[in-house]
Amino acid sequence: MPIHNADIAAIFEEIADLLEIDNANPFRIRAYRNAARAMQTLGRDARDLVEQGEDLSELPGIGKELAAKIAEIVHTGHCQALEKLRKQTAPGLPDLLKIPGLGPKRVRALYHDLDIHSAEQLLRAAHDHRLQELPGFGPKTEANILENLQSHVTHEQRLKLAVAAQYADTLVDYLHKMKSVNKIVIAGSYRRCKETVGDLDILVTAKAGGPVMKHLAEYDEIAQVVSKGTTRATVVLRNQLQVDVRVVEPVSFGAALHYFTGSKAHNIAIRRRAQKRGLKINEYGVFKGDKRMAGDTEESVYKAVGLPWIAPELREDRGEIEAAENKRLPKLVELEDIRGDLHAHTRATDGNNTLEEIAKAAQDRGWSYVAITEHSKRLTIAHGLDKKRLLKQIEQIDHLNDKSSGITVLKGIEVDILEDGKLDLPDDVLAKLDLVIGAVHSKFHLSRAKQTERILKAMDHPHFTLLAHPTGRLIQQREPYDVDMGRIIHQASQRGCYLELNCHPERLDLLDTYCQMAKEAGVLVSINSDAHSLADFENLKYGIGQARRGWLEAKDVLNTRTLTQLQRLLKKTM
DNA sequence: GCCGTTTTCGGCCCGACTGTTTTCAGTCG
Repeated sequence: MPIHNADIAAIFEEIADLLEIDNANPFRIRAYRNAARAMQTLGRDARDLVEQGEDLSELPGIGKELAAKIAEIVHTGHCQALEKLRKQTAPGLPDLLKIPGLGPKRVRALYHDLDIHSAEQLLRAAHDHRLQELPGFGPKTEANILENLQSHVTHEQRLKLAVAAQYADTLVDYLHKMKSVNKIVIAGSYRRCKETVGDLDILVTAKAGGPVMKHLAEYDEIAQVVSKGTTRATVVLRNQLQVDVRVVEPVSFGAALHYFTGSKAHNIAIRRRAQKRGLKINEYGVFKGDKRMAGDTEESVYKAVGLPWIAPELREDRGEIEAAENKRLPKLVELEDIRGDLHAHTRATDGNNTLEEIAKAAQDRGWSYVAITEHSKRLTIAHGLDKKRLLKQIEQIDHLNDKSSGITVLKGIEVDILEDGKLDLPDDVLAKLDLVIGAVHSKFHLSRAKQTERILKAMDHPHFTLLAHPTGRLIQQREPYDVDMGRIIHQASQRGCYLELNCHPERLDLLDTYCQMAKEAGVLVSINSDAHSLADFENLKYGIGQARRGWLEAKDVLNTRTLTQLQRLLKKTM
C-alpha cells in the first residue's frame, strides 16, 4: 500500500500522544508534532523524496532520527518505535486524550489508579463518582468529564470556511451591538483563510472586558459556556462550533491580533526570533524587560523583529519568514485582480441561470469576460451536452456576443476525461471553442499510475486548455484521487496548459501547496467559481484565499489577464 | 528530538482560566 504524507503524519501524532501519556520530555513530544505538521504541509510526497534519495533531514524540524523514521515508514509501512510504544501503553488511552479536560497527566492518573482505558469505563466511573476521589480531581472535574462524554464532544470537528463564515458574521453583528466595543476581528485560521476552521478566535478591543463577556454569554446561539473570565471566554455554539473571545486594550491590538491569528508554528518562529534579539512577545506587546517596544499594530510587531508585515494567509512557517527577511515576500493576488471567470454552467445543463443572466452578472462585477463551460454528454446526471447541443450553444454565444458590449462570453466546455484519457467529445467540435476544460468525474479509485496516465494523456490532447478541480477532493467528504501531482504540474509546464483552482467551498482544489508548486514550475492557475448559479460567483473570495495561501501573485493567475492577453494564452494551447 | 550570529550541549513561546488547594497543576489555545 502506498504511503501518503498523511499516513506518516498520523504515525508521528500517535507517537506524540503515546509519549505524552508516557510522561516523556515535552520537547521531544513537540518535535514529533512538528514533524507531523511538516509532513502534512510538505507539498511533495515524502515517498517520492525518499525514493529519489533526497536528504529529508534538510527539511525544517526533521533531523537524522525523524528522517530515518520517515524512510522506514515509506519502505515498510510501519514504524518500530510506534509499535514498541503501543505495546507498553493500554490501547484506549490515546482516545481519552481527545476528551476535553483530559490531558496526559489525568489520563495517566485514571489508568494507574482506576485502571480506566476506555471511554466506557470512564463513563461508568464518573457515574459512580469514583473520579473525584483521585488526587487533583474534584466534583466539578468529574461533572465536566461526564458532560463531555455524554455530549460526544471532541476537539476534532472542523467546519468548512464558508459554513463557519455564516456563524461568524451573525456573532460579530451581535457583539457590535455593544456600544463600548470598538474593533472586532476574527483571527485564527479563519483570518488565514484555511479551508476548514476548528474554532473561531474573535478579538475585541474595548475599555473593559467584563461587560463584553457578559454580553457574549447572553448570545442565544450558545449551547455551553466553557470558561469565562474578564478578558477571555470560550463558548460552544449550538452547532458545536467553539468560539474563543478575547478582549484587549487598543495599545495591545496588533500584538493580540498577531498572537490570535497564528499559526502556532509561525508565532513560535517569530517569538524565537524575538528572543534572540532580547525581546519578549506576548499577546500584549513586544517587550524589552518591562519596557513596551511595540504592539499597537501588527506592522509594529513585525518591525520589532526586523521584518515587514506578513499576510495572514502565508503564516504557516513554510518559508514566509525567510522570504520576509530577504525581502522576497510575494505580492499576493486579490479579488480585484480578477478580470473574469473561466468556469460557469447555465440552465442548458445543471446550472440555474440563462446565458444572458450569467453574462449580465459577470458584467455587473466589472469583469471583461466569462466562459460558459457546460458538462459533456457522459455526465448524464447533469444533462451534459453532446456535439449537437454544444454546437447550438456556440451559436447562441456568438449571437449574444454580437449584440452585447462590455463583456465577452467565451465558448468552452467542461469535458469529461474518460477512463482511457480520451475526451468525451469529438475533436471537430472542441476545435470550435475558446477553451477546453478537462475534468475527471468518474473512476476515482484507479491506481496512482493509471490515474496519472489518464490525466496526462488528456492533457496531451491538442485542444486541452485547463485541468478542472485537479485532485477531485471534496473537503471532509471525499479524499483526493491518488495521482502524481508533481508529474501533472510538470506536464502542464511542458505542454503550456493550465490548472484550475476551483473556488467551490467544498472543493478549493487546487490545494495551497500545489498552487505553490505550480507557481514554481511557471504554470498559471485559473481561479474559477464553477458557478451553477449567480450567487456562486461570491465563492471566488474563498478561492482567492486559497490562492494566497499558495503564495500566488496576480501574475501567476490566468484570469487576471486582459481579454486580449487571455485569448493569446488560450490560443497557444489549442 | 531538533538546533546553532551565546553552535555539539543545553536550551526549546507564553499566558488565561478552572478547579483544587491555600500557592499551583493541568489544560488549552
